[in-house]
Amino acid sequence: MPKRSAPRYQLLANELSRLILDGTLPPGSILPSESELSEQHGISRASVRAAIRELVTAGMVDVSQGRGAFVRIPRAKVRRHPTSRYVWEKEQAGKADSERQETSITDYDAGLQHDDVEDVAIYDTVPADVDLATRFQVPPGTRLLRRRYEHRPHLEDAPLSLITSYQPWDQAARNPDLLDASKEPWPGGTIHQLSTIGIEVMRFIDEVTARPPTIDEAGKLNLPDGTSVFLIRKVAVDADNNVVDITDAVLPGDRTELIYEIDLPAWATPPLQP
Amino acid sequence: MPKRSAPRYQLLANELSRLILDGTLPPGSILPSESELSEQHGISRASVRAAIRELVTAGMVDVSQGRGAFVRIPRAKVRRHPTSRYVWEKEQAGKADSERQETSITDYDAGLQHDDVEDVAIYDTVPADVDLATRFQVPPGTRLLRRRYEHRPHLEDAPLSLITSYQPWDQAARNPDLLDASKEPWPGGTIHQLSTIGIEVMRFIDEVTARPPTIDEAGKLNLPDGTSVFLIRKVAVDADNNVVDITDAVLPGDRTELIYEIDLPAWATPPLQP
DNA sequence: GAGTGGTCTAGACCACTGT
DNA sequence: CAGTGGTCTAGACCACTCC
Repeated sequence: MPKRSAPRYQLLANELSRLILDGTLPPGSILPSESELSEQHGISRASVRAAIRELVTAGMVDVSQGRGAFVRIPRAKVRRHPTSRYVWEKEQAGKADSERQETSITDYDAGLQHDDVEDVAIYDTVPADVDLATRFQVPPGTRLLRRRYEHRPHLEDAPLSLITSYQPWDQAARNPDLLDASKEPWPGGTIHQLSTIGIEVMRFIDEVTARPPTIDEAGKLNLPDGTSVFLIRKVAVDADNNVVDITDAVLPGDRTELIYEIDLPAWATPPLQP
Repeated sequence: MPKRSAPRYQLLANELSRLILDGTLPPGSILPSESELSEQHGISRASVRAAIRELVTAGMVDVSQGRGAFVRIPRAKVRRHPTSRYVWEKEQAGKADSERQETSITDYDAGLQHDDVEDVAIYDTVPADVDLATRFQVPPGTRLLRRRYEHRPHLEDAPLSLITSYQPWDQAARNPDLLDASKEPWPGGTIHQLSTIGIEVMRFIDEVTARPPTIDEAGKLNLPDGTSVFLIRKVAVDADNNVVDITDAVLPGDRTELIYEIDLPAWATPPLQP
């Protein structure tokens, strides 16, 4: 026997979804108002709203009070290349100041930090929680230097990333400039700044997860409903396998594409053609 | 002057959220029923439902018809190490069958494919769309071999990943076994299977994005509301920089952690201690 | 001021889960 | 069967946008 019919709001959501996907309602176009849909389909306004909520959650529609509901225009993705970016950043940091290119780290489009304008840098110290203490191999409660940034591509835009970086306070204190937001060694970047205290970063480990945004993050990153955030925990390791820096980056899920490149060692003997 | 008060459903959502975060409502515990909350707070049931929907979208609560609303128990994350996995897989694939370890690719916990049970393998051919055609550098419409899999950690569980892999049909046809799900060369894995047609994979490029799940994906991956999926496009490149395989993997955002390791070349001269 | 979406109510019936 | 969440209605008022 046939399935019981789907709920009315679901039927309407499906119908609108179809109209969007087949181009009848192109990106940027406005949906009929809630009262129109309610009349046309003979269902209550609450049901219409439930249908539209489905579409918002699915990322197909944006709604704006007093104006209407619009088919979402996909936002351009920012492509980030952590692999090549890290290699490039270390190369740059290794050069003497004199021969370092004019192009700052800011101009290299691929990385996680210093994309363009950086504002709201807050420095403070926090006691290590269990998680961070384990990573740094220090007792819980050890004093950590915490630095927070927001990065935005242009002055008017919403920030593209929220960055929080941690390192043991005792380590950072070997160069007092690292403790002061206004004296931070230029150019920025974990690798160069750690080099000022005699540390060479040999490896980064990026741990990538996704989760729904907190209220705060949704506001700051200007996230539409239904989108989630990337959380990248970037662990910097030195030649002795000590963790020397941990940086958490929160990125908007709908505007970010992460590209990792993995080179594989060549085989001693190439495979035979069949 | 003070802000206008937040809507009632928002106030209730905040209050419940606080109770969850401070442990008064521990993970797994049941929330008061909608009618109870409605009475206790003197608001309509619709407002209570709006409050609970907020919590569901934030990933804090799961609701189940006929039973109640429960504080969500965070699901264990599956850690995937594409970097080391790819290197290991190529190493294994390079060994002669005789010296290959008993441990199959299945047992290596880190990768994207062949985690455990693999079912629903569907093979077919599709014409290349513009995107895929560009990647493979073939004319749009060129015939591609498409292989689809679902992977699940145990027979009863929901699948952990939905995999779709593409390669030019002409390329795959050099080994007819690749065209037949029942004869697919063992062990699995892109690298080994491509080696049977004389191709050595030299590089993988992982392109990682996140988006809301389609209805289909939400069902198959058993995703709670509000969670999104990872989409990993894994591009395999040979020594001549030809793209030889493209694999799209859809992973549940709430149960996946991706770990990429980036080794950096050493500096010629180590940094000086200050 | 007209029209939009946002909040809210009171009440009804249905579908599912447990006992 | 009682109790839960899921769907739905009809109507009201508010807040915002745009003309």
